[in-house]
Amino acid sequence: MEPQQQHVNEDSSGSGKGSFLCRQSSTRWTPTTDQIRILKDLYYNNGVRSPTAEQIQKISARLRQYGKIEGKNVFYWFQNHKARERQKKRFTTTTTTDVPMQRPTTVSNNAPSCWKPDDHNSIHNNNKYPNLNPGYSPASPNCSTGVITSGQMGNYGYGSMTMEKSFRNCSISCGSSTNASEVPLSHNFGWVGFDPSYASSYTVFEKKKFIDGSIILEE
Amino acid sequence: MEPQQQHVNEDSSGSGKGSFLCRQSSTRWTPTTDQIRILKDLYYNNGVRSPTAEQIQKISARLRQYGKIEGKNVFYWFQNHKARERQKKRFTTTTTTDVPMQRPTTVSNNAPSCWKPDDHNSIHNNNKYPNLNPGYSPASPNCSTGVITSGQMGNYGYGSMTMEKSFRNCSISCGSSTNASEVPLSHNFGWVGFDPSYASSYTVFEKKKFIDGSIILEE
DNA sequence: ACGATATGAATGAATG
DNA sequence: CATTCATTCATATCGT
Repeated sequence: MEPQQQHVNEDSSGSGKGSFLCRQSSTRWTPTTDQIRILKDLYYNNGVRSPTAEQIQKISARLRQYGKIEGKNVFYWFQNHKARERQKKRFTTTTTTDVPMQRPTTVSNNAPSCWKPDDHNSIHNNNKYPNLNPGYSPASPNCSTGVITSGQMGNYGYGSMTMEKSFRNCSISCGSSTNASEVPLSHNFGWVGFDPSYASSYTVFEKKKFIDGSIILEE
Repeated sequence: MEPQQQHVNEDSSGSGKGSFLCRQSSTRWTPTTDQIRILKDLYYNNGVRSPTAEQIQKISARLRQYGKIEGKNVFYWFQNHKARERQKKRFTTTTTTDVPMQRPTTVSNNAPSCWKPDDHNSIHNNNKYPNLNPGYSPASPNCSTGVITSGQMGNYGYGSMTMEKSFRNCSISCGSSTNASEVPLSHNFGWVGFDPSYASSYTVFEKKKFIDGSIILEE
């Protein structure tokens, strides 16, 4: 995950490469380092695991300034990141029996030496990106609550240090992006407040529609 | 196909490379000949293609006595071995003396005109053979699903690498296809993939569509 | 020494 | 959420 990435990406406008064939137009999204940094920050420091449609919208909007990106990219990223983290565990730990395991609040020692020896956040706790970071909560009054939101303070021992940061820079998840003229039941369910990983009941609704950022749950 | 180098790794690059500190092990795993032998045995003689987590644990545990190895190594090994075997075979179809077209990108491409040098999402619907069955499990070539053979199956007897690939074209025309057309070529936006009804015992609610960053799940 | 090839590792994208 | 597939990157190894 780390030692790689040296793609000729970086977008940054046409890149005027001229008439070089260089059809890098791989249909696949290649995240920039900045994008990855932010995504990991959200994942580890803010506990974002399975962002809702709104969150995805916001996140992708924010990441867009660092390169081309779509909502689905964000969606898949979180999905993959989470899945692989779990898979990694599955290969190294016995899934059989036992494990009443209730939210290991601090697994620092449990770091599976297998798999990725280092991995986790290369994100530096020091806000690399200024909080007045444009594009993100530029004017939105949301986030005022400060409570709710996604804390997942439990964290898994990943970032663990700067937790307070989540409260001042949060904003994802605070719904009500514009006006209340939308969806009943916007944000909610799932990940709010608790670590979703071990939340007993996943899956939840089978019918839901995300339309342009709004959510409509039925049944 | 695989001259299989005899690299003596028991002593792990006995050459005085040593430029890196003790972390020499941090380099990628180099399977010993014994490990490879066992892995291939599992692959070809036991039909193991995509071992489950438990299997991976067992396998890696067994191989550990022949050299350092981790679960992920086993995982990747099967992943890669399977993928490469398939890939290699993909350009070998029809035997004959055809020329290995370089980077065919796709065979189908039923677009009447030459492809556009640009745009066109061309979401790889490409040769993604329908593969109704994830590798193993000798399912019937037709789409009638059902039938899942019994659990794990021991092996299918094919002890040689060249084989299988029998069910690669079972088009999805279950039930009377309304139109003669099959596999609609790419769409304009998004990559809304749809499989024609195709009743499945699996309530497929997870059909996602990402349109302009938003997500739409539909039944 | 290189260039080619084989293959370990990583990850985006899907599917079930 | 688990699994799988396709691609791509990185590097060990072999051939000339």
